[in-house]
Amino acid sequence: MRLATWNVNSLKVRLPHLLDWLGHNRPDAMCLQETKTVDENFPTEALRAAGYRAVFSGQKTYNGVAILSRADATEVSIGIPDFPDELKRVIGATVNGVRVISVYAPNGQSLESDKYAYKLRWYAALASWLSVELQTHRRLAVLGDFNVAPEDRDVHDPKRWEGEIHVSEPERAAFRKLLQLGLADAFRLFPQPEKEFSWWDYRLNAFQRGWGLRIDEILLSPELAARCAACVIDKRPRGLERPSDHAPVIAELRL
DNA sequence: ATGGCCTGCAACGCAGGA
Repeated sequence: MRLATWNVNSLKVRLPHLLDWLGHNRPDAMCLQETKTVDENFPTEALRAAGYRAVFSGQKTYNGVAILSRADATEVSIGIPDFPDELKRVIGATVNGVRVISVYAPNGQSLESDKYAYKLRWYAALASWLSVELQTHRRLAVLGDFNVAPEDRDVHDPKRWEGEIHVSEPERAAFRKLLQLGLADAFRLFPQPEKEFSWWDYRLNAFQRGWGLRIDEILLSPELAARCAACVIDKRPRGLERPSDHAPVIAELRL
């Protein structure tokens, strides 16, 4: 089973890239973030023609998450239970017996911002929910844009990022809490090249210069981690015309 | 000079992202 995640930064703009990518990679489940599309406008037909069903939770202008799958997606859940939130950041569904959750973590804006406090609250709620989910789903995968670079090796230039969001200790501790629940960062289950990132700023030719962060992750429950055969970031779409600023991440499971 | 971009909305400049 192949799982993937991609922050598309507008599904409308990125649909051609997405359809092309699905055709070439054929994931069994694909998590999307920042669809920026209300549900009425979700491109269900175009995806169906490409062989994918979709469940989604969108809103106008901002956020929005989805799960695409080749097989049926059942037990669809929206949001984090007991964490009321207008912002559409979380959707879950069961695909081929695997509980798949697509998450778009808050950005945080800056360390002083109210949005940063919200980010930490959101992470605490996510962790507390996932601890329950792990008890009920032995096959659990949480994929998405976590907006945290877990370690310095996930940052092109840690000095330049000091004092910035994505790398602050409270954010990293919030992310580590997910790992302490028993979830594994699939990318780190394998030897990886140095300086592998999943996001590069649109400005400054950052992608060409390799100035990136690894903030898109695939977290696996112990049973899935034991069956994970590979996890890679596909940088290719970031080099296309009018790209998303994020690259897709893929995990291969032997189920 | 790690600056100088991109998206959606609804008006041509914001907010928000990372």
